[in-house]
Amino acid sequence: MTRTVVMWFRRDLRLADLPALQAAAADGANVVPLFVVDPTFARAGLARRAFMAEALQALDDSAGSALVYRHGKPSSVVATLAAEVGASAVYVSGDHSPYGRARDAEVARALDEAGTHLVEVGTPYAVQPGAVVKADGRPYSVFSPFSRAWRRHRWPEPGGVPEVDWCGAPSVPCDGPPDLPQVDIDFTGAGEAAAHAQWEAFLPRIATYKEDRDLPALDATSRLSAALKWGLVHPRQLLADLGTGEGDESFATELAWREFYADVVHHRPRGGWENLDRRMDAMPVDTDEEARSRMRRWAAGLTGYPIVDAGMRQLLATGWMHNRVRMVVASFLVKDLHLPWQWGARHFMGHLIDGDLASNSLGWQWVAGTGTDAAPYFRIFNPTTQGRRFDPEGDYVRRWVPELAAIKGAGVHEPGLRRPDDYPPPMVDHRSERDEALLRYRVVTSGSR
DNA sequence: TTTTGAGTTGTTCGA
DNA sequence: GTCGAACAACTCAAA
Repeated sequence: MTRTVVMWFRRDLRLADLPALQAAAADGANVVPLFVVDPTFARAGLARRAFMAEALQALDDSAGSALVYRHGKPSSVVATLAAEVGASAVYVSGDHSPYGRARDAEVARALDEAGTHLVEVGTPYAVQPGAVVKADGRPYSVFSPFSRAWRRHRWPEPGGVPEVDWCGAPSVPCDGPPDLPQVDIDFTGAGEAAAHAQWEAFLPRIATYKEDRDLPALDATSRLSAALKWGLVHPRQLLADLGTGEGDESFATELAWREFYADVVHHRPRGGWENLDRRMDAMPVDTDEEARSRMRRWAAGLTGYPIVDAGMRQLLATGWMHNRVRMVVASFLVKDLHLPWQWGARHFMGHLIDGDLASNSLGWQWVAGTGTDAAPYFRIFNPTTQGRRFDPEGDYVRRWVPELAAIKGAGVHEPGLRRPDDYPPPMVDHRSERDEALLRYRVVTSGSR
């Protein structure tokens, strides 16, 4: 009798270099590819769900259209399917998010009761979260030492595409694919092949990555954040392709950040929505109706600070924002508008195609000074200075804020300049809000009043 | 246990 | 215009 196993895809939507799939193929002659449309997806933004739906379509195409969709709560749906097809095991790649861990524990219990089991092989990270530890066995809380230890850690070479006997749709009953939300965004191919093509196109330009990655007007970043989020490519593949130039090193460091934040959330899952540094809970933030109105102006890209507005509009229009600009808009929300970083993080999660709890929340905590590093209270971005420095020609701003299209050069960043009637004046005065932020910070520093 | 050096991404001010 | 110092004090990591 032929053995059957289930390969349950979640956030590793690829066939190449997927240890869980290799293990599934080695274990059973027949592999049922499964994707569960979890009701909790409704909480994710439309853009991310649209990206996911496209990536799933690509996965289905490369798996001989055998992908089985089931809608419902994973703990019941997975066990039901496993029983239906008589699977001896359900293979998954690790999901280390707080929700993913709780879900998988529940699914594992349900499968055990049904006489089969959940087999977790591999993770979406080069090094499994929790595996990099200090000499005393405790986790790192500072990036640089983590990064050094992480680089010393070895990871396997990328694997290929295994020979798989797909056994799913149409002989196994299916629900439909997830709804494809109607969003007006061109993802330029949300799939495994497209991600590899994107990487191949980026690699020749990596030599200038170190400096140019900070200039949002250029297309100098890899743009692989969503591909990494959805596992269209594994970071160890990227690491294996890197050379030794300073651009390559710089890129590896960015991957290390992704691994570091996953590690932090692995050890401290509550850091997803709570201050890691609980002393910062005493920091006063505004949450009244007036604050909510400030929030809406920020979210809509109507702050009157061109680089901030450009970033917020790029996010709404494309589901992605350049990293440098993410820091600028985040600093503006926290330090100029005095709003809780969680509000900004929630907005990002609602719109980013690459939205990932660990990277997003801890990135916000870094800006807010509530995170893992010693937060220098003086790290307050000046949106005008940042604009001049990182968008020196003003091209990025003009691309996303058409009201300013007629203003030439770096002049677009100047708040004092006469502006068209349809573009708002600065909603706050950066200089005074900077002082206000410093004042509020002083409330939580020991020793001073 | 103690000590030492370091800590992604900044801004402002005054010489 | 350029440059270096100041902006606090603390915690972490490792010797």
